[in-house]
Amino acid sequence: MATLADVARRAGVSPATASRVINGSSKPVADELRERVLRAVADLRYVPNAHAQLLARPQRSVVGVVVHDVSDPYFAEVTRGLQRVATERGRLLIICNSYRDPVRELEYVELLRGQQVAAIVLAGSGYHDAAFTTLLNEKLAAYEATGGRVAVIGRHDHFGDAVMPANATGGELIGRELLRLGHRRVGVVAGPRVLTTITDRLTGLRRALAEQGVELPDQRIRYADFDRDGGARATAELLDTSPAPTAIVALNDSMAVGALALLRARGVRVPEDVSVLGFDDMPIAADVTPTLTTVRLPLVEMGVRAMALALDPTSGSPRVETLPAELVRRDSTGPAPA
Amino acid sequence: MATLADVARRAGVSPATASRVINGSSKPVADELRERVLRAVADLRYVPNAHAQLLARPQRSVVGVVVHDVSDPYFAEVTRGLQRVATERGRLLIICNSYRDPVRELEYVELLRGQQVAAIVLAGSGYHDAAFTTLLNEKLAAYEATGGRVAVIGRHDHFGDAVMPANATGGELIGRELLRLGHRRVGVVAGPRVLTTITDRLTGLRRALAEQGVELPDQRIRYADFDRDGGARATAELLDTSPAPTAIVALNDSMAVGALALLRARGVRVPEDVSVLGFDDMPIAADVTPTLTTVRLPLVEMGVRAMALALDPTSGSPRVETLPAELVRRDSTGPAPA
DNA sequence: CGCTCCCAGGAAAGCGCTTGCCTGGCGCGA
DNA sequence: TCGCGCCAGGCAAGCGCTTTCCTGGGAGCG
Repeated sequence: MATLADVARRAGVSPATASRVINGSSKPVADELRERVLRAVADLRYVPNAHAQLLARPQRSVVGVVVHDVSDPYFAEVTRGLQRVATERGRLLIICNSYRDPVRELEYVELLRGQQVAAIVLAGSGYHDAAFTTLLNEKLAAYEATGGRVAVIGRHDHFGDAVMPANATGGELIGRELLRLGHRRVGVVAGPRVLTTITDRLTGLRRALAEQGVELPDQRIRYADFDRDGGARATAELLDTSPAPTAIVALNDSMAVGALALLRARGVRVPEDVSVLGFDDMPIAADVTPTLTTVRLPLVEMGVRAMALALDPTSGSPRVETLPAELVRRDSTGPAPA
Repeated sequence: MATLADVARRAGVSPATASRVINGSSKPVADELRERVLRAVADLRYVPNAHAQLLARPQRSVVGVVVHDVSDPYFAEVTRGLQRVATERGRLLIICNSYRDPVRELEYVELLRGQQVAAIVLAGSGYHDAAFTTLLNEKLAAYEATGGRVAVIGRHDHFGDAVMPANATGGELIGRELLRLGHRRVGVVAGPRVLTTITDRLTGLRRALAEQGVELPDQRIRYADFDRDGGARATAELLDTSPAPTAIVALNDSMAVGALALLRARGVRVPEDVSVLGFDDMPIAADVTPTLTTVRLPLVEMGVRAMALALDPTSGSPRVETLPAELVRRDSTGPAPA
């Protein structure tokens, strides 16, 4: 690897001059020397060692993002928003997947801290685990104490800046819609029990139903993996309870798609026999059959806001932005069968 | 930010000793000192400055990935494969989105080079642009000259290690299937013209059709954005040609989904009136209605192989692995209408 | 009791870069 | 002609860490 010294030698100047030319320093340099340095850079295919640069001039221009799983459409959308803002502001993004493993999440935070990133964005639900939360908060606090910025998306973990989707409200929207359609036996396909997002959505749903005296007994809630297959499996279990629910609420769209697939396989008509609702309004929701009634979350916008929070110098106390949820009615829901 | 020196001071030892304790160096250190250092680390919440470490002991443990767009399911799957292997081997992954912009791609390669990453993986089609290709190759060559490893997925750009999906073969599979079903008027929803992947798939398709004397005139090929909406738009155009095609081949599944949506909106029955085929076999392909006939590419496997290539010390000449394509018959295709 | 050997721990160099400070040479004015 | 000021360019320190090399002291042996 060519170093600055190599360039300087080849151009017949001092490293200081070479550095100034390369960085476009304000200090003037004679055209001829500049020319020579530039040529040397090109000849040697010199690329500055970012580590050395960052050591000498600690300026943080990289932003780290820790995500549950970018392959998940939910995070794909959020990440798109994060990227957009980061790019606009000339920041490089480092994306890390924790795969919903709190330990790995912690490790990544540590790692990003070591990389001296300008900001850390944590995207994705928090966990019901006090010990973990404490640990995470300590690490984040230590990082912020050194001037790093932290923003979280969709988790209560952290006391600092946050962007929160209205999960509970979304749950309520679903509950009201269900009541409006006359459903009183509701089955829930929930995601992993440990995620706070699940609890929030469930709480909202339960609250809305309770207003009309409809209960949500435990055996009608099935916890499953947050993906298509998990949704299918949980739905199968719900169908086998008796009396079977007339509506199935999946707490994200991937699981809802799984539910739809299973119902089709079993010859159950949607929405005539059973209504199905999702959550998130992922792009696929409009392309499955029947199209999926769901709660829209402004995913890209969440990413945009979070990155803005992370990049803008903090103006005052922790800022929490709550983004609205909105019911999107499509063809997978209908009146409860008589 | 606490530094090693701070830790050493607090523990009453030299930085050298502190460093040895922290890195678990083989050099023995008295238990008491070790103890003191560890406590100081904890008290100070010390995290080593990765840049300084990397400067002092240039060891490359990070792998950089430049991808067209992680939000695209195709790349989401590939990335999953990359991640898996990287994680197994204890490597951190830095994911960068070029958003199909060759210039940004170049910038990211440069940037990763500066970050002294152990390897760079380029995922995604190359471009029909000789100048760009030359530039890219130069940069990659310079990087490899310094001991970096490069692997590419699905592009002919580079002369080094590569994982190639059988794009042309996939095109042929589609062509043969079409002929088998009696289609002779075939419309193609192609992606961006500049991508080599598109050309490859098209070439295979054309070759297969030509074997039975079926032509693919230019006006039956529509270039569009590589996403759902692009697919819908291109399909609309194809429908308006006359005579309209009896089969529509979308060169990726996202566009195929768009095609399906548009056909439904126009009241065209699939597959009775028009057959639709996709490419890639993304997860959604089995969940749309009708389920999508497509060509399966082993996306995750491609990521796995590429990361293996990138991480394993090169054994001999450039290794190119071609992964097979496979036709997946589903409900969106049927015999050509009479 | 004195010597050597060995080992724990510290001093210091150096990784590649930036930048404050200094120097030497030039141009200008008196 | 001499002296001053100014500015381009170089010197060197220092960013935080690792690691080689060295030192001093204790243990073991004669």
